[in-house]
Formats: sequence, C-alpha cells, structure tokens
Amino acid sequence: MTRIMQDPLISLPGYLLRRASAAALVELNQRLAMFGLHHTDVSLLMMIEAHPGITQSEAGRVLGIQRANMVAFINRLEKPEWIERRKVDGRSQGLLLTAKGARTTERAKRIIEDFETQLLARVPPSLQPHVRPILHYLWTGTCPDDLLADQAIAIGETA
Amino acid sequence: MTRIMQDPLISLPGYLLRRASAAALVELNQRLAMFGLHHTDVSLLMMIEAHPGITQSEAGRVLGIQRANMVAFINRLEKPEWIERRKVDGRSQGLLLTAKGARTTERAKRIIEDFETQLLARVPPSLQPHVRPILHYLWTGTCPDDLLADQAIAIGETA
DNA sequence: TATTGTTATACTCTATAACTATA
DNA sequence: TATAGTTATAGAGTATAACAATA
Repeated sequence: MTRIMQDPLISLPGYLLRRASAAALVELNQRLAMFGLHHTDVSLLMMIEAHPGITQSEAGRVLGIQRANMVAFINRLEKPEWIERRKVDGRSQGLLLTAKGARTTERAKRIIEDFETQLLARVPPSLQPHVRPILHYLWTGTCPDDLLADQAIAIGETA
Repeated sequence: MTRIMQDPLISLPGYLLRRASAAALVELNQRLAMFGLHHTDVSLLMMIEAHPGITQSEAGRVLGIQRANMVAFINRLEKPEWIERRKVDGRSQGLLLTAKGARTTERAKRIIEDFETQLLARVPPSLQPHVRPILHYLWTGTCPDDLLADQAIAIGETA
C-alpha cells in the first residue's frame, strides 16, 4: 500500500521549471544514446554547424559553458572524428565539422526536431504560441522579436 | 573585439527550458548560500514540513530522487540538526523537522517566495497566468486544476 | 517476493584557481 | 593587460547494482 503524497512545491514556477527541464533531458538523452551522443554534444555540434570556425571560447560563451569545461566536450567530439581544430592565430583555434561529423549532426538534428515537436505537443494548442516566449522571458527577462507569439502567428499566417 | 554569435538553438523549447532552469537555479542557490542551503535541501525541508513523518522513499518518489541518492541528502540535513529520523516500523523511518529545522525552513521559504515572485515578474503580466500551466504541461503532459490559468484568474477575481 | 535503507561506484555538469602562450 | 587554451580539482546531481533486514 503506497501512500500518495501531495507535492507542496507544485505551485512554484522555479520548481516546475527544474522538474520539466530534468524530465525533458532524461527523455532526450535516451533518444540520443543510440548515437553515442548527449544533449550537450548536439548543442555544440549545432553551434559549430551554424558558425564554422567558431572558437572554443566563443562557443562556450554562447552556450553558457565555461572555458575550462569546454576542453572535455571538445575532446569527446574530436575522438570519434566529428570535429577538427584549425589554428586561427597563435592562441585561438577554430572548430569545424568533419564530413562524418556533419552526417552525425544531421542525424542528431532529426532526433532533436522530433523531440521538440513532441515536447511542444504536451502543451494544449491554445497555449503553444506562448511556450517559447515564456521560456525566454524566464531565462533572460526579455524575448527576441522572432520568438514572440504575435510574430509566430504572423509568420504562420503569411506562409 | 568580441564577435557576437547568434545562438542557433534559440528556438528549441527544450533548450530554452534547460537554459531557463539552469539560470534560475544559479540565482536561487546564490540567495540560499548564506543559509548554507541548496535548493534541493529546501525542497526536502518543505516536503517534510508538509508531510511530517514521511519516509525517505516516499519523499524521494515525490521529488524524483532515487532511494540511493536520498541517503546523502538526509545526512546533510541531519548533521546541522534540522531533521530527525523516527522509526516507523522495522525497516522504515519517518522524517521530522526539529524546532531548529522548522525555523530554518521558514527562513528558506521566505527566500523561495521572494525568488519565485521575481522569477514570475520576468514574464510580462499578460503571459504570467500561463507560466505555471505551461511548465506543468511540459513536465507531465497534464495540468492539475488548481494550476490552470482560468482557476488562477477566477481565484483572483473572487478574492 | 517486494520494499526500505544503505554502500559502492561511476559519469555528467559545473565552478574555481592557476599556468602558458599569445594578442 | 587581456584573452585562449589547458590542467587540476572539487562538489553537486544522477544512475545502476548489490546487500541485509524487514514486510
């Protein structure tokens, strides 16, 4: 006989944010595991794909990962030959996807896309346009124009 | 001269969820640090306060923490004498707040309350009623009645 | 047989300090 | 003087497997 306990934290936005994030990460990592990838690997691969030649420090700044902690990530992606380093100047080195890395990235992006679609589908349709804006506001206190619900609707209407 | 890179992941709800959660946790933990507390400690203290006599396993199930990992948390809260264990039967032990623990919990709850208020205030007022429902939907795919925006508005109107 | 508490273990993520080589 | 990459280290959080005692 298992007692069912009410969660006294259920009304706290920060708690909901943490539980939702943790649950999403577990599920995403399960899907990525078959490719030997973690969600952080994919974020780095996608960053390099979008900005070929980006340096470790630059990528770390955008992704919120400290310089010192980038080393392990980079090494993890270099070992299976998904990325390569190319000297930019004496101290910086640009990051590039290899052909193999580009293929892995495309596969990973399909997983991500499926996952994100299903994640958004957990929310009732009437609330879906507000998901991205609300999450960005919670993150930074602001929301870029192209994430605003009005914009999303406008884009949908003109398409 | 620092190049400003665009974040190619910015439109992914799962990524926004993770960044928002991480940012919120950093800030909350900074505020709690002066009491020697982590956010996880507070969630456990609040759980025990709401359910005196709850067992480790029960608390872990509600909070999403595995049995094995509860041991370290419980020990961390028992050392400063914030909680005590009381045998329930041969194998289970109920958790209770000490008087000192109850005072710490009240202080922590005020920190949490301030934090949650300011977190919600990052979102424009028109979107605020949707924050809790959306986060709960993202977490579980459902939303309890008392978190629904209509309810929140109704409660606000009748108050 | 299933559950509780526990130990051991390992991996990810994060944070800080310090070093070197270079700009 | 500031920045890029690196090493070392530590602490949280999380995951699995196994064990003894008890239900």
